[in-house]
Amino acid sequence: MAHGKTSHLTPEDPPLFTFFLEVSILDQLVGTMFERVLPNGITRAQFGVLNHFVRLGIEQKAPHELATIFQVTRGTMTSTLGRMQRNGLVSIGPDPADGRGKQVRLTEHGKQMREQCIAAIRPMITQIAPKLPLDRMPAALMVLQRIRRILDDHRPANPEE
Amino acid sequence: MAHGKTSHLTPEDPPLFTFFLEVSILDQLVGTMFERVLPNGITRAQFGVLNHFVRLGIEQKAPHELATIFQVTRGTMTSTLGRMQRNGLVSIGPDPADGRGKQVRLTEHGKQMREQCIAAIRPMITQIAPKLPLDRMPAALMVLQRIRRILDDHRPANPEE
DNA sequence: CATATATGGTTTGATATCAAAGCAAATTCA
DNA sequence: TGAATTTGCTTTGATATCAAACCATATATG
Repeated sequence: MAHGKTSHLTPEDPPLFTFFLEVSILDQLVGTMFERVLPNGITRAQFGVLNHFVRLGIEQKAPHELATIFQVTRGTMTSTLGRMQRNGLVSIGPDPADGRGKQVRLTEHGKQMREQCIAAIRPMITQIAPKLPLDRMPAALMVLQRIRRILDDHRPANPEE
Repeated sequence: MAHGKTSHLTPEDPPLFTFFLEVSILDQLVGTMFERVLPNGITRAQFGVLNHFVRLGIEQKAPHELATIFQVTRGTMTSTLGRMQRNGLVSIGPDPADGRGKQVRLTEHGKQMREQCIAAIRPMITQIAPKLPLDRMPAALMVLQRIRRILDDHRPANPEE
């Protein structure tokens, strides 16, 4: 090992890889932490959908819009919504204005489940939040958002909403 | 924020959820962006292992150590390493010092594959890196690391290596 | 109008991931 | 020493995720 090649630690390696690895690990930790407390078989993806409707007071939304919002493929959203539909969390009907499209709506059960999720998450959050560097997080969030936008623009087919 | 803490959008909702959702989306974008350019069937998880060995000049490492480093369960690491072994990227042998343990080593093919991966990633990185806010990322990274450590300490059974 | 292209949704096959349960070896402790 | 606990690894079953291929409907183009 250690050929004279000075570039085996290429310039792109340390800073960016470290950053992206940290993002990945943090995402995993947050994901498992959430899913440990979420009720029944609710996953983070499903909670994301539930929460989106309630938070924004939205009545109905098309699957492809949800896919764009959460940055997953339509196939992934098909899978998640299908499961939520089977579990009675959402109802899915045709879009009267577009023969191809569909409309997703939260059911009563879905709304109740969202409240249950919030209640289940709360203790964990209140325990952890005080220890987080809340003052530094807005700046970090802006960096993350900026990077996201840049990567988004570089996708092969960036789904312009 | 004019309403204080009486809102039904509990104080834990907007700031933290937004932050964690952004982390999640960024992770997804980075993951798919990497896997689109990585050779063959190499995934980010597999590249992570390959890269770890080479970057740190490590000869062999136990599966449970790798699991701790990448913050995945041992079961997940079993799966990834098994696939890498079947594809000739690593060799896995018994740990002579511990009858339960195993030792993972990169094969020649694994080392070459890591170089291929780096080469495959480079164009994407060199195209994107100049547009990233590199000056702000170290600070953001420190925030991410700090949050990671906090969450880590709050795991039910935090795997103290 | 007719063909071509784009868009919305689904399906398939592969990988990663977790939790939980299980087995085997090592360590602790009574 | 012998039993209990811990640790390392695997297996199983579920979910999420992607890319690619596919169908149906919409829109654009000639």
